[in-house]
Amino acid sequence: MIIKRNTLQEIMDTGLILVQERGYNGFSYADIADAIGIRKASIHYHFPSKQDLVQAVLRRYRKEFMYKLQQINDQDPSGKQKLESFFKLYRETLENNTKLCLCSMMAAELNSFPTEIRDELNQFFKANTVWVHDVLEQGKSSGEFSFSNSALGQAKTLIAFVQGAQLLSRTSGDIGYYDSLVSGYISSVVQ
Amino acid sequence: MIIKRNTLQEIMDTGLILVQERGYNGFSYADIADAIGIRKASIHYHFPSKQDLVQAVLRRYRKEFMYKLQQINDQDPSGKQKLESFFKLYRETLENNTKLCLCSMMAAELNSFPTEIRDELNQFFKANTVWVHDVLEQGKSSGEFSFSNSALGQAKTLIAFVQGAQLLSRTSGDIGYYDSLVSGYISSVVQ
DNA sequence: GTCTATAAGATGATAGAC
DNA sequence: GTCTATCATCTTATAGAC
Repeated sequence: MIIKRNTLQEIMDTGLILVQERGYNGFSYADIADAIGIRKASIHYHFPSKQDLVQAVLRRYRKEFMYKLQQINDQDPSGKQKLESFFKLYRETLENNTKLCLCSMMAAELNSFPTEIRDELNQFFKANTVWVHDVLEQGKSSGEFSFSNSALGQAKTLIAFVQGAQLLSRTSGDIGYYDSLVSGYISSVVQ
Repeated sequence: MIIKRNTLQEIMDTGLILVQERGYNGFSYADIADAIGIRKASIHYHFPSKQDLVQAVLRRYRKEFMYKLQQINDQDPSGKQKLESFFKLYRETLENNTKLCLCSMMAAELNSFPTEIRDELNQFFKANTVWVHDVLEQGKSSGEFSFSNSALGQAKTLIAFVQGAQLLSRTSGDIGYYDSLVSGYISSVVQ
């Protein structure tokens, strides 16, 4: 059986990997073309400009991430388990060739982008914050969690923390750095 | 009186700004040349390759940052004031045209660099961690601070947090985001 | 949809005059 | 030390054949 290839998806898949590994200014259409065995012009057919491409990649990334957060809600009972699953999502990009969250990478290169992409990035971080906020608030009122902050303040802190943790862990070359940071954080929040 | 210009320093000054604003792959020798009114070839005289340049910038940045931390030690009495001064250092780069810490930017583009530069980045983060560790440990034993973590674990968490806070604050376009995160963090650590 | 061909410009870097 | 001139290569992007 012949499997029909979906060039558009392959381009986005490779584009995602390359931004996460090298950043927006660190790869070219030639890199994608080489990686999947097509010509540069074919990429321009699907995505006329490089910014069209990363914007599409970004939107898909955000949707898929939201779906994963929803899955955690559907499956995990305790607040602690939800947090652990959340940190596991960020761990998985590190595990996979020490990539960073797409949105951290693009946030670092923020000045390379127009408003629409900045908005997309903020929506990603905002949605992360809202999700964590819900988990923390529920855990605080049930007595599972304990922190002196407001739940919203603590949620914002957690998002900053996880982005920084990923960055430092990759730089150190040791994923154990991430694990150690995360387990310390969780134990400081959980009773 | 004629002030003798120091081209080498001007190149490094501009290089620092450009990496902080756009990242290593986001600027060129032409940008520096235009900014300070010389030719590209003159930059190559001082720094044969782009990596030579950023490595020199990085080393100077780290030294100056270490000096500033030493100054805080020399001046500030309480642990809380030391932490506030530390977070103020990271705030100043945001204030100044919403730049990021040089080392966060370069850590995001880690895969563009050879081992020597990665080592330099790790030394920066390590030195930050050691300094904060000292402050936290002293504050904990004196009863000024309170956290369930070890002082070292909490110090590593703080460094991850401040890097992420800078990134998110710049993305949001609101320095108040940084202030709110930091004051929340400090109040959660200080008794 | 994918290709070849090509353009216009940027990029990192070097040689050699002053 | 700084310049002009030049290089090979890469980059984003387009036109038009198949």
